[in-house]
Amino acid sequence: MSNRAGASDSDREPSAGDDSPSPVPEATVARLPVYLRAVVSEREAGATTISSERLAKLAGVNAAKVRKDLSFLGTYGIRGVGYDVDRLMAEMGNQLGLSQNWPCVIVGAGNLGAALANYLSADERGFSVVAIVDADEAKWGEHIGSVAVHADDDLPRLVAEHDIAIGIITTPPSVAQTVADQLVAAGVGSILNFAPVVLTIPDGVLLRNVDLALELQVLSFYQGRSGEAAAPA
Amino acid sequence: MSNRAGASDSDREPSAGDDSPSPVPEATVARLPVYLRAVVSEREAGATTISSERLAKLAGVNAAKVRKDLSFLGTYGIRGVGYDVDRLMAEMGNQLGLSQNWPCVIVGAGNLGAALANYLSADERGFSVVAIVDADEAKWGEHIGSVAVHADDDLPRLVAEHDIAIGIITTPPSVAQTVADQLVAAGVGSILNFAPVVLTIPDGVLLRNVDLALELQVLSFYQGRSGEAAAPA
DNA sequence: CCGACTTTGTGAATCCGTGAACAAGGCCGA
DNA sequence: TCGGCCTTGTTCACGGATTCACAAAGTCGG
Repeated sequence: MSNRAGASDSDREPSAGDDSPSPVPEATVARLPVYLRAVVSEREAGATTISSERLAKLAGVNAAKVRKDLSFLGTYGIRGVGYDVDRLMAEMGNQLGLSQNWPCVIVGAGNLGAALANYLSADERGFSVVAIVDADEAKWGEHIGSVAVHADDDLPRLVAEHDIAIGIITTPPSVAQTVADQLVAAGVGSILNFAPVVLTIPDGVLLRNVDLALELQVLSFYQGRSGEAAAPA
Repeated sequence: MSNRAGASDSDREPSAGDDSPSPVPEATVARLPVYLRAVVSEREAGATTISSERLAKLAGVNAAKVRKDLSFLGTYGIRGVGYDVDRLMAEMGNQLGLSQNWPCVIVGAGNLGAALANYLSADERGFSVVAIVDADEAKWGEHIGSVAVHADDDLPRLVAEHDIAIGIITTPPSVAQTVADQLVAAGVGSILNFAPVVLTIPDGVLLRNVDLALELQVLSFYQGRSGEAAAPA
């Protein structure tokens, strides 16, 4: 899948000074969330075990890949039976750090920021949006879901006060680098950037980019070839 | 890749029955939009040529990679000088299909749908949102930017009428597969899916996934390792 | 208790993407 | 015109990821 994918897509090999570099390949990490969702849904459907074949089908990948991926988490499968759903769920959630609760700040209270705030409050285990900041004074004090919009000057204080680990940038591209610098200075460990610019950040801070226009342009590239004859005006 | 990490990430090798499979590697395609943005900004700054070194710096990649990527577009560089900015821009825009204007439909008029509609109307060359549909009757007739929200029943008519090539799914996951089926039936060639589910679509239709929770979970994975000692509660 | 069947875990071959190094090619000053 | 200099285009080697195929290991019916 994520051929991309993924997408979707991102950047640098994360190598924040850990003595033993993560033995889990990057490509595998990107698939774990997909597996996790599949396993959760199977559990809700009443299953207690799941085979690599079935999991592969649900996740849209190859069965051998599933087995190899899961083998990186340690061996929790039972030959002839499959994987224990509860145990698999627990282990994957654990590895993904979802047993903790990561406080996040969203910078930029536009539509995209609001979408993320709602999305994370509603669905996602493991993350909570504790603050939203915006440069526009008119928005200060508004609420998105249950989270208040603060002044951008408050960013350092908010990060320190809530021990915020993850900063999410949903600002216009022109200010994204400045915001990133502020987030780094304030001490966040990871940044998820939605602004269509290439950010430079110091080593030791994790960065991941999501670029909406890029995804469309990739589609357009392939569409422009496959349907050459049937292309629109 | 997509990673490709990507970011985000997406899915399958697009191989819609073209006689000569695209000679441009997938990884390269994903970088073209980034190059294009860099080139545009250099042009606005007055540059008439750009070296692979400079472009690499702006795009955050290796210079050799830039040269190799650009060589897939044909050879437009001049040794000893660099690449002609205008020509490069034109060629990349062309390859990415941005010289055409792709009509898009957004399914799901929530915050995310609105964010995309605004984003595409404002910034992006090559795409125009010609319709938004939603299942919620209360939203019908509203406008997001200059685009009206239509009833979901109108989807087939809208697609046919406007020759819509790209469908963007910003609905809750529960209805995403249904929506995808409808889009395919209506005749779109590409789907950009923001719902956190694995969609199944027939061969010949391009699919790309953007999964917001996935990106966060990947960050969480690495954050959970690098800052083991300093991890929050 | 045993044999047939199922499913995992992994060894090995292959493919794709990356990055370094270098030769080919074109500009510019004298 | 000619030599020096700069930058591209490409070859090559390497590492990571994917996939196949199979042995190991466990279940279940008789």
